[in-house]
Amino acid sequence: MARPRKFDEQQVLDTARERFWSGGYAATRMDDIAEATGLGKGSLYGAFGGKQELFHRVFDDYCGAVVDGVSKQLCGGDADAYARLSAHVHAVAAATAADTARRGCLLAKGTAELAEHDETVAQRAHTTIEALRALLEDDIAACQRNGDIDADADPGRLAALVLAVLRGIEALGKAGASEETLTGIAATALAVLPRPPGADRG
Amino acid sequence: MARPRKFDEQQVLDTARERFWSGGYAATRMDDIAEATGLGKGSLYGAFGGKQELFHRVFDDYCGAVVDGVSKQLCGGDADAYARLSAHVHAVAAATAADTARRGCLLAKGTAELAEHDETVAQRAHTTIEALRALLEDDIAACQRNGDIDADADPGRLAALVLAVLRGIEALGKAGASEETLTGIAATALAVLPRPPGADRG
DNA sequence: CCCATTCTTGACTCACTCGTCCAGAACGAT
DNA sequence: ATCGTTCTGGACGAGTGAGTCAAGAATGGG
Repeated sequence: MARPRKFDEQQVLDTARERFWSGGYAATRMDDIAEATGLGKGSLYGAFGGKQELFHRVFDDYCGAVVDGVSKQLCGGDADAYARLSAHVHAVAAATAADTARRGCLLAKGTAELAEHDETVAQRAHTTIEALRALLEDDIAACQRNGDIDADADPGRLAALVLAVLRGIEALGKAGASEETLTGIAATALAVLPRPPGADRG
Repeated sequence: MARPRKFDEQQVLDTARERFWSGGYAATRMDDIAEATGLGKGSLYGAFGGKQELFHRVFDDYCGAVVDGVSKQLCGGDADAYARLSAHVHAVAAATAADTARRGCLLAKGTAELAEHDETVAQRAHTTIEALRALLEDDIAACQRNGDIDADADPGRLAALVLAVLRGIEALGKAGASEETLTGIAATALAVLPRPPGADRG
């Protein structure tokens, strides 16, 4: 009935994500996004409304993708729960260290720039970190059931601590901490988690 | 010989800090700063050069003030070293929770927004977190001498971990974590620090 | 008192960016 | 084929914000 779109919405969102991620919200121009995607501004505005709405879509997508990714890394049986936790913590450190462009995490960057003045961003950031905390808590509880972490510890509190360490790794990475520092933090964080009484600490 | 300045440079920097802190770099207008300080734009540009240089001054001042403040909180004799560490970690959590405006820390905000594209900011952020890590390391070493922390642990690595937790608390606070969560993280982080063999874990 | 020098004020320029608009193009239904 | 509808591309308008400039004001020295 009507002329079909020539572009793929998800592809445009991905490209826009790159731009917002590199430059931040304020410093990214809609003209850049138009040029990067090959779209005319009319199409861009027609499809997404405006800069703020486009960013909200991008941010929302990104947060969802982060939670999905972490979920894939952390969900599984009790026997491997500690291995998954360890792999995840090390993976975050490695990814942060490998991020030579120091763009960091869009969640952190967007939150830092906009949460104060944009309630939508603040809300989404909140639900995202809560989801991450819950994933960590589930995995830690599995570790406890499997005897890898002291069952007397509060898994919710440990999860919050690990989440803080992970977010801290991101923050320090953006501030230029060395790979050695970041991987050291990851290893130390795992090492200080409370083991069951009598367990070997190696 | 010449007409003297009517304004206090430090006061202008403090006011500019407030603006940059609230809005971020890109979203803060020089006109805002001019109005907030009562200066004409000519004076502003004459005294500080431009927006970027002004921000560098502000950021530099802020980083220095942060290191000074932490230094005051953490330096002292061995006997109180653990108390100072505990007080500091709890103070960061409390300050973050109390920051209802969610502006966070200018160090984190400025780094997130600018480190990628502004080498000066990146450098300053790096020296600052390294200074903070060193202060924590000194205090942790004091804790070890006093028998509050396991002397076998590497104080540098523990310091990096604590710093990551502190930066993580800031990040989570900006993302809307509750006061309970933040103070819980602080308490848990202190609780998991390794105690000397045989010491009471309470 | 006058002058050189530096500071102040705010209007001005210029480039830039968000968002709009419109003429034309591509499609399916009839 | 024709028509209504939706998409496209890019020119345009309006507003904004960084930085400049020139005329005037305040100061101490001669």
